[in-house]
Amino acid sequence: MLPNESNLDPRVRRTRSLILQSFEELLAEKSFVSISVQDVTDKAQINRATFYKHFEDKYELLDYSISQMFRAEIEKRTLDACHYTLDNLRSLIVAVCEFLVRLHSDCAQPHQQFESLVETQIKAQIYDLLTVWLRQTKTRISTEIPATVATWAIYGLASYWSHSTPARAGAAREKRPALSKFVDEALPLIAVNLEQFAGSK
Amino acid sequence: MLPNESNLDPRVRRTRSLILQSFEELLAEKSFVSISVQDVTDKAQINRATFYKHFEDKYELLDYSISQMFRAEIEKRTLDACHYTLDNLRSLIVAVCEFLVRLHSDCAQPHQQFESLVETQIKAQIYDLLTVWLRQTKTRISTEIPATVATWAIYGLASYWSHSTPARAGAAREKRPALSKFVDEALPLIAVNLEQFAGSK
DNA sequence: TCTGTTTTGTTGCTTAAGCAACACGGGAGC
DNA sequence: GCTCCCGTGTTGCTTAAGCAACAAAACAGA
Repeated sequence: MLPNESNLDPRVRRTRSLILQSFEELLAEKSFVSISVQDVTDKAQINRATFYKHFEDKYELLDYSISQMFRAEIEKRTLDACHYTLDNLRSLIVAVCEFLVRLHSDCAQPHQQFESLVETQIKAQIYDLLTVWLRQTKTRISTEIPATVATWAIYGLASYWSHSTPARAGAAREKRPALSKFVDEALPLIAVNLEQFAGSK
Repeated sequence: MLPNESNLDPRVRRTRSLILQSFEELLAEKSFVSISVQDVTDKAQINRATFYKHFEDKYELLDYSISQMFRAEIEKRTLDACHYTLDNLRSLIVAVCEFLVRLHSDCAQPHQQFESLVETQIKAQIYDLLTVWLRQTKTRISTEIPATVATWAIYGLASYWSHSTPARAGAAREKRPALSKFVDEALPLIAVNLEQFAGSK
């Protein structure tokens, strides 16, 4: 989205990272709705006007922040710049699950608005990644439909799993199932629509 | 020396602190003589030209850095903005001793040049502080001579004490004497020339 | 000694950040 | 209704930081 980080004026890199850092620290303290642009710029020790030279408003900041964090998660597992395999698909699902869990534990009180903004960003990233993977295969099959299905399914699973710790009140506290078992079970349901893209394997 | 930190352009505060921080980190790695301005600006991620807008050269940076650190030590013990008493004098001596010990443990290899630059700065600060203390008493006695004597004596003691851990080779490793005992012993020799300024006590 | 390399200060011009002030809108409380 | 307050975007002008290029000095090694 924004020009690729490096080859960028050092001042820009610095203030962006100051904004990002302050914002993420604030998210750990209070809900997204209650965070004002002033809060962010105060903590970052930059001028409020400077903020608006980088972001439209706090919503765009949230989008950017979530994207960056998720992208880091993906790069950490070197899932960017690789291709479609069952193992990589599995890693992707695990990544989304762990990302959401971390997000929920790091952020003070996620409201539905916050959740839905996050969802939009993450799904876009998953979709892009899957598209890159599927396009690398020489097949001329259209990727839109399978990628869409897989994207929604993956996010849905991860969301379900990441929320399944505090069970509904009254009932016995149902522990979140172990991630690996959960993914083992779910993986085939996702892979079935993508197998036509499986390459050499 | 420099305008008092606050009420200052945020950009200036930021780059100064970046420079300071990088410099102190570098001092922990290599000797002062081997640190170049480029090293500092690289680590601080600022432009080299910007450095020269704040400091003449690395020597002025060292002066400033040492002053800041020592001033922090003084303010931590609230020795600024107080007056002359035996207790405060004792605290001052302890402060200088502990400061030098910390400096020696934090810095990679102190050369004699480094040491002498440090000495100049610290003594200037001690002298200024003592002068403020002594001037607060209503006496019209001149402060220059007593303050000078006390300054040199205090620094000399602290330097001696802070270097007395690794004893000369061959001899039994003489442990650095406990600071409080050392100061107890030395304090009267310093105080004797300042007692005429003692106030109500 | 000559030579290439590195570091040092310095300069003019470009660009980003700071600042103060403004109009706007949405509550909160009377 | 009415203020008062607070957060939001936006603007023109000021100031600091970035950059590339330069000459001069320091230095290391044939």
